[in-house]
Amino acid sequence: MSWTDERVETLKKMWADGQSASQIAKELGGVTRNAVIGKVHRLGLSNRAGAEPAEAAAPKAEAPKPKAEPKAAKPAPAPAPETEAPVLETKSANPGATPPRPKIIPAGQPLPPQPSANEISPEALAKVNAVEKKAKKITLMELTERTCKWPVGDPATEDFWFCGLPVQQGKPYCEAHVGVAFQPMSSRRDRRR
DNA sequence: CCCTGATTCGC
DNA sequence: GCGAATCAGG
Repeated sequence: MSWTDERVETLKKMWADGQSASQIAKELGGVTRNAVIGKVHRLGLSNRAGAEPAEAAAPKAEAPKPKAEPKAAKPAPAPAPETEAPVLETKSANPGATPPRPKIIPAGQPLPPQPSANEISPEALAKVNAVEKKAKKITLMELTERTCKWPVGDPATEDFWFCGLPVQQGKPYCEAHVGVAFQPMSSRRDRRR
């Protein structure tokens, strides 16, 4: 592969967009992130000062600021720390998942979107509880595309961490958490009348 | 361990 | 010019 005009453009665009070298390399294909970085430097745009505070417009994970949380302190698992990583699917929320039952609810906030105590298979829940014990308990900064992003605890307290176990290919969570996060859309209660 | 970008240097 | 190897850092 060579740096055709087109490829260079994609590179420029993505780089300016804050994409990481590896992501760009993946997108382009046929090159490694080293190649991308090398090219970036040769093009003289190493410093993403092109237009943005570099730091503010592209960082990886820096989303859930535990601080000011106007809404609920511990809503349903709304992890996906990726501020805007286009590669990751931040879309799919968790249709009804009530992971760890928070024992504490910070302020007198009305109960968070307690997504209906869905009929999540008791087994799945049990599995989650079991998993929480051996979770890696990683921090926000330690999340990657292959670490379970299931949040545990209250973001407003020190007792907050992410599962961190190996994710299930493609999914943002580990097997156990995928189990409670993505319900088949009905746990047999589709009695439509 | 995973990942990031930066640099070097033989090709 | 290119990019693997390596470095420095989170």
